[in-house]
Amino acid sequence: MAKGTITIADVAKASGVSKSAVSYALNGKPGVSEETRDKVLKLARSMGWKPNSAAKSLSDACTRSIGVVLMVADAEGFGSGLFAMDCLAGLSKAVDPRDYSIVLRMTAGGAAAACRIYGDWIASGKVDAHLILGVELGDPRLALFREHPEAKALFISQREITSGLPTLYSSDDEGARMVVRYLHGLGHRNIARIAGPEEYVHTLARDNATADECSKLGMRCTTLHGKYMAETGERLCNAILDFGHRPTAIICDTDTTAVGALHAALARGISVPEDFSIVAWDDSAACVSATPTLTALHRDVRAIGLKAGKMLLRMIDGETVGDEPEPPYRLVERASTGPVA
Amino acid sequence: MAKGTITIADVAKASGVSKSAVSYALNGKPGVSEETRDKVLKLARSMGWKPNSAAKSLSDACTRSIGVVLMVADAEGFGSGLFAMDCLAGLSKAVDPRDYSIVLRMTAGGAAAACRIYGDWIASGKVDAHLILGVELGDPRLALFREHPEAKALFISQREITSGLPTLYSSDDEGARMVVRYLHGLGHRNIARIAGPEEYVHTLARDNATADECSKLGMRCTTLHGKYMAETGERLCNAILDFGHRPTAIICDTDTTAVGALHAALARGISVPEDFSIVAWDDSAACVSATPTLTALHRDVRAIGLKAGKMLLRMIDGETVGDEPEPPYRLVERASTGPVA
DNA sequence: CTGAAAGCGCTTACAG
DNA sequence: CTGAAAGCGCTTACAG
Repeated sequence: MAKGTITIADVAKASGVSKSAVSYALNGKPGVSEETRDKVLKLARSMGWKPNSAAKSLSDACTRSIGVVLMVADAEGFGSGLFAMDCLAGLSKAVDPRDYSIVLRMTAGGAAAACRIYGDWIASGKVDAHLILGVELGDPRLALFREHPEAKALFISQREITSGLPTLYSSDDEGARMVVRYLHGLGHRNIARIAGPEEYVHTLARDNATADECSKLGMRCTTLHGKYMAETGERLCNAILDFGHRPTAIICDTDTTAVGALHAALARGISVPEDFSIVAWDDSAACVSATPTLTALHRDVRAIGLKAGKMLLRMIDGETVGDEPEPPYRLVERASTGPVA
Repeated sequence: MAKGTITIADVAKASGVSKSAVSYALNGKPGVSEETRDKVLKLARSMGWKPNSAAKSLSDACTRSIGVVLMVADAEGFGSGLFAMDCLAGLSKAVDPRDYSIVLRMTAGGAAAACRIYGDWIASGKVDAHLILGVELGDPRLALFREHPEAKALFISQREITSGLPTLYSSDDEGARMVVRYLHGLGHRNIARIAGPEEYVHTLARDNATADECSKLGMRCTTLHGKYMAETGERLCNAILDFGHRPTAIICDTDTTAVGALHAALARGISVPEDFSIVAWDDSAACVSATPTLTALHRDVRAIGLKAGKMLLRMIDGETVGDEPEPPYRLVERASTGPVA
């Protein structure tokens, strides 16, 4: 801390009362006359006093911070981290009014490294509550927080894998059904999906919901899995177009693969959306920049972060928080989808 | 802090020595026998002890955190914040090894709100050092940190406006010249620029450098200013194409306006890059998704954050840090630029 | 090498 | 209403 820092003792001396009187006055607690309180408050303000953060944390066992560790991809793909960013913006908005900050760590070491950091935070009392993103199947962080029920933690995840731990769960199931119904409404009966890697829990959730909704509506759906890369979208789209029952529409799990799929279709002289409709899962600038612009499933990530923040504050206040759903997806209709010819 | 938290006193009791001996042992300081040290270390580990973060900060006046306040746009444009995210990733990478965390706040209140937060941090000793981004002309944060030379702060900004304060300054000047020279090499002599808003300092820096380099090379350049929106790019590009000396190439200050300009040109039946070359300033997924893909000026934002982190650590160590340049831009050549017909 | 003590800046029962 | 005191968990001169 800087030399010049002024403490409660300085204020006490200046106002001629004891440190405890100053503390009571500053914290709006009873135990001081209004007169004294006024004098102290004015003096503290004019001296530029602010409570020392470490001292306050130590004495009241409250750090006023929320811990978040973000897993960054080694590959520096564009936009990786955009979800996280918006989520943090929402979180910040929720906790700001209570004077909470976010303590942030980023790691390229995956879930294991993240788990170590959360473990340190639990043991060192670095944060009052934890927010966990990007949970994987068999993620060690699940075990960590199960072993430490005293730690306040909220997962933003698929509900299926965090059972027993407070979770803000995704609406992927609902989102998948929404897209299928939308395409059904346009007359599509034979569709395909370029899904993400099968390791991701949300991939499976989407797979399931899509298959289920399709069967309900009497639709046919072929699903291929692959990485979130443009080339993958291109390759898988070609595979789908080459193969037997050519679908009239395709759903891509991310904007990147959607753009790849679009290029593949256009390169073959297939017109979009006249002959072939494309829906992207993650809305983004890339969806707007593409020609034609891509219809996409949009979610308000900031709203998710905001809700997470509110849930965390409730946990910090000692409330028991259960599972709650994310705000629903919204389908943004653009130029890449149309009725079946 | 949680009930079960174990402290140095617990370890002391368990190992039968004093608290100070435990502290010395744990911190690798002299003052304990090797035997005692070993015993204490083993015990501490097995008991799962970690130093309480607040207590440590209070006693050694070191918070092990770097403060960053991010200004978020009210408008939820895609990609806003991507720069910040990558920058934080680099920062995190730099400070992680020293066990530093990032304390993050986000505000929609602009520079004034950000300034208030930094001011609070200075007074409360919340962080050991501050990183400041998105500095504006007449930014109150400049005055704040000038008044508090004891606060360790690094600006990522244009060098021109932070004089006297440690700055990691942008290579916009150099970047602008690089693009001009590149276009010159392709034979372009009459170019245009769709620049960002004139309020931004980097806009002016780019304006200046572009004009200067053009004059050196005997080139002509028309510059129009506008917001970072696709419609703006479209509108300004149309204005430029309608007007007198039609240029053979255009430089857009951001990927968004570049995509808008591209649409405008294509809509008129102008072929890119045969008749008209386009360069985007900020490389992004949108540049890759566009058809044709956009040549862009790319900067390694993570490297910038990493360098900032290293500079901050040096400041924390008491070193005097001056101004240093960002890693240079790199021109990524794609399909939107070509030689003059 | 080791322990008792004071201190970091704040909060909060506890006596006057 | 007010002050002296103990405590949060750690570090660090200071005596033994």
